[in-house]
Amino acid sequence: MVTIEQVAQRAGVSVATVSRTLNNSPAVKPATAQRVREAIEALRYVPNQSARNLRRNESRVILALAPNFSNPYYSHILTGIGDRAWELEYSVLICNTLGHANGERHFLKMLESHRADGAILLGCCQDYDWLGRFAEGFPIVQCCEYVPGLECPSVSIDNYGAALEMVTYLQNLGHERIAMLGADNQYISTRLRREGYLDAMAQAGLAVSQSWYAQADAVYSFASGQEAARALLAVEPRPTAIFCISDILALSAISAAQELGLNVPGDLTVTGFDDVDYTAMVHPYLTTVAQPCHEMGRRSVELILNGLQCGKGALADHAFVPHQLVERESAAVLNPTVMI
Amino acid sequence: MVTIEQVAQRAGVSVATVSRTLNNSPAVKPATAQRVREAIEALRYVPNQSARNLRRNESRVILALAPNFSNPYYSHILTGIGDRAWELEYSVLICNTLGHANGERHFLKMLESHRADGAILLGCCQDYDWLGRFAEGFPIVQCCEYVPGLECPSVSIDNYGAALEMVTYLQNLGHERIAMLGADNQYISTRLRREGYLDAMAQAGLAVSQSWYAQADAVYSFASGQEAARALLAVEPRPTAIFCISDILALSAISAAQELGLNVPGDLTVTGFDDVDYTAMVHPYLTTVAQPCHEMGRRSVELILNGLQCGKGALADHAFVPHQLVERESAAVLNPTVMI
DNA sequence: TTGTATGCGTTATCAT
DNA sequence: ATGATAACGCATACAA
Repeated sequence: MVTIEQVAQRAGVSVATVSRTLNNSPAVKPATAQRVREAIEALRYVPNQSARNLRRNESRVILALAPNFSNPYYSHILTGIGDRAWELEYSVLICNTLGHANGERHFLKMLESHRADGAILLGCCQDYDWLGRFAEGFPIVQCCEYVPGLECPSVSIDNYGAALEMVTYLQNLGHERIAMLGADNQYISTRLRREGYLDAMAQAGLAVSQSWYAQADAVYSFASGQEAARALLAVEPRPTAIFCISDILALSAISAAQELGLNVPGDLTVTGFDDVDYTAMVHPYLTTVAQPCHEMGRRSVELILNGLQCGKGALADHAFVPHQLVERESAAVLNPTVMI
Repeated sequence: MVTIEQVAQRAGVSVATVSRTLNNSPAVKPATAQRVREAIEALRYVPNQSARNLRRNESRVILALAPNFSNPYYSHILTGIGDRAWELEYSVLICNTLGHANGERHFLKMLESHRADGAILLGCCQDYDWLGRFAEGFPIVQCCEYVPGLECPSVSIDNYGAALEMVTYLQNLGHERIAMLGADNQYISTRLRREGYLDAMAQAGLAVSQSWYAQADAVYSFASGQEAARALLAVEPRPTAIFCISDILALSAISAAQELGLNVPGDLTVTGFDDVDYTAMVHPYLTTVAQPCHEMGRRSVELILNGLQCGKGALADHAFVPHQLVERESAAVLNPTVMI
């Protein structure tokens, strides 16, 4: 391994001058800098990051914790995180939290051991009570989800507003028997979308039946969605629309409908949430709420760096990014014959 | 920040003893170790990784370079990498190479600057001529793809064999006019699957028409796949089956077929490759070749560590993992009426 | 503008 | 079984 000392020798200067050149200090004479650079080139010298980190007391690494990055929703956000981090010369350490017991402890260690400078948490659950302890000591931002009342910046769409908008949209299409397919987890988004649904129904003066609500499992698995959707479709009179809180669940609802010989959207309207990749690959293309995943990732990185500089907590508030209702094929004007 | 020194003071021992305790040295008396551990606990001491890395000359970080980890195929492999790394107490630094110009230079730096101990490359192209330079200096393994003739371990399925198997399977279903939907890239898998296809046809004594081969773009995008599939379906007489080299492309072929009012598999058989998540969510469920993605990721990590210990290059050969042809709905016995 | 010297927090060598 | 101390490679305060 070639060190800064060897470069100094070859360039005929001191290590301090090499270091200064490396860090673009204006205090080094151009001619000298040139000599140093040549030595660096000749020796193929690359600064040792471990040493630099120790000295500077930083790692230039951002931790990203995601429940499961095989989920396209998360993977797009992670891509945004990675892209922005790259631009800012940071690296991203990605950890799947799902399936790793006490990922919390590990997470803690990463920050405390100076392996990472800050952390972005995707999919924070409301029971992340331990989060507060770290949020005051390290730059942490919550992305997509957040723990209400926690002193920790976050970025997400307005889940309540988006749900309200979508359900209102369905009502304008003529639907009144609108069911909802949620999930059995503690995400704030799950709760807010449910509230948006309920308020939209209330505002329209529409009564909602208990049986119009069903839940998939915590991770929105396709199979659990199918099962829940089947229950919804067995209700009499059958709902004419199903508002799903994820695209996968919408796909599962469509699948369940087709099993029953129902046509979507002819006999049943189905809407998704997130607008992940495969929403426009097979018919019916999904009508859904698009989230600016990539942008959310980028924003999260900005917030981390902000916390890093301003001594964290500077802007410990929610950054809301715009969502968009995208109309495709899976939702249609209520077919009167189904109205019965 | 609390350091090893403070722990030593509190426990009434020297830093050496604390360090030994930390590293489970048998040379420390149980009673002493206990005192040290209590001090660590009381002070909430966490070892500084930067210092440790500098001293030990390692980072316990593995670099994973993927063209695009929003691709479920890659993301599953990355999950496997992450899982195995976690077990071995390594962290994984994931970088998207696509869209980042000179990702190569950056990659180089990561290893040379001791930011990472080794690297796993997903989606190596055949024009990665620079790879060899690093492969002899650092532990590097190629996953999924590999550069032929390169002195660098790799893990992948037998792409040639899998293609041969699938096309033979289609022939056994009665198909003779079998088209192929490939991609315009330099992946070895692309080439080997093409060869497997051609050999299967030759072995069956089936002539293949030039017009039976079409290419999607380099990244297997859905839109480009649709376009290529349309060309294939315009050929007279129309192929009765399309062998696609990715599931997305299979989906795009099905989509193109449906545009023409063709039923899959009634009027046209379509097969995919990889067996990613959404192959069994919408009908027709895809008949495809499943790859043990998670396992491939895990194996890659093993190989890296192996290189780390044995002074690399120890086993610079290809590790082939088993694939599996999974029969679902998109491929069926040739319908005689289509035979015309 | 450049050089000298110190310290960042560990681990490991050599004593004891 | 434990302690003192010298690296590890770099950045910077202070001198010159």
